[in-house]
Amino acid sequence: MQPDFEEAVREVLTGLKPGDVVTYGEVAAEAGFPGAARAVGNILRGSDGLPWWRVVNAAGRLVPGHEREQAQRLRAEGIAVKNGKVSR
DNA sequence: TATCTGACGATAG
DNA sequence: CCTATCGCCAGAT
Repeated sequence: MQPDFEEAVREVLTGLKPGDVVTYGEVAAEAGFPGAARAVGNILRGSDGLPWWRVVNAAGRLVPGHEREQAQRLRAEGIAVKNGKVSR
């Protein structure tokens, strides 16, 4: 059966644990769709119930428009956020 | 099938 | 650090 992109991505995200941060590219690769980082962003944008705050871009930059919310959530999980970016 | 969009990525200036 | 441009992908129109 063919892999469903959205479903695979959802699995990866739901499998994340508190304190874990991944990039869109990592999620796409883990889901089995390397290079589909953009598509991953589209999913998070339209889907809900997923730990979107644990996903950042390759530069560690937070999600545009949700920096405040995301930074607060990440900090609550023990993740260091500096100037809108995640220290890794 | 063609075209556009976008919570991306990398590179260039 | 910033914007601009190109390449990539899945979904929508």
